Amino acid sequence: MAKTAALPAPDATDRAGRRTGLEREDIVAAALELVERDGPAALTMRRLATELDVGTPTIYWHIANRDELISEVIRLQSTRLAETSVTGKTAPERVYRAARHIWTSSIDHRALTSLAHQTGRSSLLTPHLEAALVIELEAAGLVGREAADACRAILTTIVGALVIALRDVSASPPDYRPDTLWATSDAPIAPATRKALRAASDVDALSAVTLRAVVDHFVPA
Amino acid sequence: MAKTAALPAPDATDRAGRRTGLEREDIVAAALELVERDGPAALTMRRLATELDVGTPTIYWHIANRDELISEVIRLQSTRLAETSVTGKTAPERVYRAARHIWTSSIDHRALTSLAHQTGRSSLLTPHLEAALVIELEAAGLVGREAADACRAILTTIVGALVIALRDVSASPPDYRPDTLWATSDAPIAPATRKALRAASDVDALSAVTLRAVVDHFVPA
DNA sequence: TAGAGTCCTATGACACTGTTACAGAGACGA
DNA sequence: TCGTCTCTGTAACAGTGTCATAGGACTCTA
Repeated sequence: MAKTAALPAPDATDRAGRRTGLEREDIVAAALELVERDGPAALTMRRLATELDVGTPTIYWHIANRDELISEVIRLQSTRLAETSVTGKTAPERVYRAARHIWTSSIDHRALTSLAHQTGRSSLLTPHLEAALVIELEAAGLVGREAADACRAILTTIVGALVIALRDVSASPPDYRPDTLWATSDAPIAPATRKALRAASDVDALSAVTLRAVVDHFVPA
Repeated sequence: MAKTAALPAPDATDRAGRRTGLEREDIVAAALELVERDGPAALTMRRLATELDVGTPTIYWHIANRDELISEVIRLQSTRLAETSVTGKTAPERVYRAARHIWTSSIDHRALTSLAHQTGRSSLLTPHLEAALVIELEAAGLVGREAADACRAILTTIVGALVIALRDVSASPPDYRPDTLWATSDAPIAPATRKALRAASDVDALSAVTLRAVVDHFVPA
């Protein structure tokens, strides 16, 4: 009842006269909003249904699975991340900026990123940003497999840093946090090193440094 | 009934005369075996209970949560990975080998590794291997924060490659696989590059190359 | 040997999840 | 007006983590 405002153009048809409303897109958009607002665990079919003021079977009419819904949500987010404008003078610098852009936008939407990682769909999240990265790689002189390998290596680095940055420290019991883990370790390590390992790390800065190293290795100056 | 063979030493006591059996360890070991055999999704409290020929509340007597169980399982696995013997002549080479060892052992037990990643507990899986890595880093001349940063950067690279390697391609619908994704992309990319991006990548080799690059950047020759 | 206390276990339930069978409502073409 | 197609609600199924409760089995004490 709450959705009557969204009547489609009456002549829009799909196949066999089936009306193509924007229902499906509405569902996906609502799911995306739900995840961004309350986290990945909040994406429940019932909760999404109540959010839309609808019964659960209605969702299943438009979308086959929860898996498909998740894929669709991530894909919608990926299109919203599409717009990119890479700056930088030198070619390696532009590659770095393009890669860094993937990092920052993933961090900015951490709930979506977590959802993508938890469900093994990280590849769906950043295709457009990857394309921008590849374009810069080609501008830097890499073609074919060289460009592909560089792209994948850079993505690997970003994904790894994302996993580190987004993992829930409070999920593991206190005894198992890196802090106490290094404190109780009997490894023969210098006190200064142990102290540095126990301290919280600036994942953002470290990711930037690592990313720079990988870019410098794969992209010729 | 099936567990009567595992009676503890009768004098082993914990506190207030409470017998310290090896029940808890048995449960964790069974859970670990279950995950390695049938995958992370198979780790269900009921299924674990039937595996042990026991009711579910029995498990909850020994272990508070499913979360705690998972943490314990991963920790048990981490102790089994403890044994390391790093070879290599130069210091950077030894660092690389130590890092590479984390990768190979994680791949060898991919079910456990997936479980750790899905639940955000990747830090619990490799503390001993990290310690070995740090020792080699110190032997290479890095101390304090330099060693810690290098360790974290290397771990980032490994984790990223693991996520890429372990994600389930069949989970996403065919239209969303990287193959077709790059095929349908309208990005201005050279055909050779596009072809290389569509092809399946050798994650293992690429991980090795990236790892080498990161190690070379952080460890002085 | 009898009683008391502690450790451990099973029965059964609660709330929640994804998913679907089924019965309809409403709009459309004939 | 009839029939068909598109869509939706009610209610249920099987499965999940978790726990309240009652009781068995064992050890220690009197």
